[in-house]
Amino acid sequence: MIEAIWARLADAQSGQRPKYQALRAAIVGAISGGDWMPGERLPTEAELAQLLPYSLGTIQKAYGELVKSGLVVRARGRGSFVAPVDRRMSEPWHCRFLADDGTILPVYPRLLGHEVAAKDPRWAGLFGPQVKIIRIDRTISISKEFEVLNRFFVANTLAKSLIRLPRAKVETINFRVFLTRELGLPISRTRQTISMADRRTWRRLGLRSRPHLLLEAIAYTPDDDVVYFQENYIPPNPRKLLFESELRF
Amino acid sequence: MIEAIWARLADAQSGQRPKYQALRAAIVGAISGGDWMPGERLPTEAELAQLLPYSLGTIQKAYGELVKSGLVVRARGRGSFVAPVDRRMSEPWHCRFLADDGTILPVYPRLLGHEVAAKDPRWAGLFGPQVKIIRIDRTISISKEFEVLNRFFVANTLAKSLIRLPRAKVETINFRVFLTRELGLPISRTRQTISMADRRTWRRLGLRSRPHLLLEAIAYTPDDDVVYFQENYIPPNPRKLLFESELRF
DNA sequence: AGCGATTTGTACGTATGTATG
DNA sequence: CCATACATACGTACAAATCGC
Repeated sequence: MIEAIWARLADAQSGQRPKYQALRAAIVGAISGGDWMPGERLPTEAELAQLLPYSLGTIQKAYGELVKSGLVVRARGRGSFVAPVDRRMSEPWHCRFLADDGTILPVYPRLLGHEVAAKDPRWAGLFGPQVKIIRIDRTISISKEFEVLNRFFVANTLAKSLIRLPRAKVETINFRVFLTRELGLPISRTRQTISMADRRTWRRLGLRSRPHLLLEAIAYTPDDDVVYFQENYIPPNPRKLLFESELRF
Repeated sequence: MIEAIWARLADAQSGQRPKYQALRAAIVGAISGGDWMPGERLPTEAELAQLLPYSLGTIQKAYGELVKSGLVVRARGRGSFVAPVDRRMSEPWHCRFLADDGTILPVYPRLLGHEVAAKDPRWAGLFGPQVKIIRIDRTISISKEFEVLNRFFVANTLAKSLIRLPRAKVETINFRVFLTRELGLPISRTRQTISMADRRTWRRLGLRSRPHLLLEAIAYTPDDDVVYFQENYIPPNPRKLLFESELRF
């Protein structure tokens, strides 16, 4: 239970920051790392205060922030729990379409391949200078109704661990979850834009039906480094594309 | 200086809630009521702790929340200040378009009018049965480049306080901010969808240019009650529509 | 239904660190 | 170097909700 914290805490505390922030980071790590699963009960304040060299107030502050960010839910007399998934924010699909009844349509990804991304002035701005960028292409069939073309751009170093995976896995994997869970790369913020893909682009990409929407997404670490960039070309379709955002009070 | 708080505080405290929340509400009131202007210096922690029957910790907690919500900025050794307007939180426009340089394009809203919304089976599901829904129509010119038609649906009771405002204010106001700040209606979650507006709809609404996008947004309280629902009809345009998810850490 | 143990929520008071002026 | 003021941290106390007996 509590062991999951120790190593992460030492790690988090090393970088000279307030105790409550280190503790918060350690708990986030334990949750996103899978040590503590959704619904699972977390240590009580008193437990932590006893087992860690932190006071009650410090622990409360850490827990308090986790509650506000939605990762933890607490109740008097019951305890603190990892928030169940459906109470959490945008589970990581950038591209979620709704059925008529409001449920999320199933997606069927298919891997097309990967290659070194063409030079683009945008890369320097996003990833920094002289970072080699790999592009991974997939098509994602939305409930077999229509297909979204997904182009995923990521630094060479990260791409390697993705590409090494067995094909079946690369096909279906959610990159964002993989990067968080496996590589310990937390993503704290995403920025998404929607626009009309311009004519030349969808011709160049060989897209069939006419005016495609372009959904771009950039994922950032807490330090505002870019983890990945992706483009989704969405053909005309009758479905609703979902975005959720959770705010501060 | 401090007088601005007193009356508001008594008011806020009446409703039996924690002191730190009452204090926060009172400060928000003083700011949005114009008593304390952007950039102005706020009382120090020690001052408040002396003048009010609150302890330092309580005051710190209230200030802390205001900082997180972006309404107040603080600096060691200097003091606490009402956040200058441009430093304030990503003002929660649902409809924000980006210029080529990544800045947000200015919006110019114009009020069209309001009326009782037509019956719609959706209302019962959203707002509950037998709630009278008012529709407020506005057009929002995006940087004078194109116009978005905004239809804002809200319960009769809330609509009243909106409609009572002077016209100039209703035109430019951000409803979401107003509901939060003035009516103390916290919005903790929004759900947005994008789809292609169907042909019949944009004909019915008298929209000129062809295939409009429909951006729908639902805002929820922390208890998952619906505060408002809105539709935005977006004509074809070359701009990027921005979504940000400010997440966990 | 009552009672006590547990656990979070709020509040207080104090102490020390650190950036500003 | 000193006073100011925010930032972090500790320890304590009590209220309020929950759960098991």
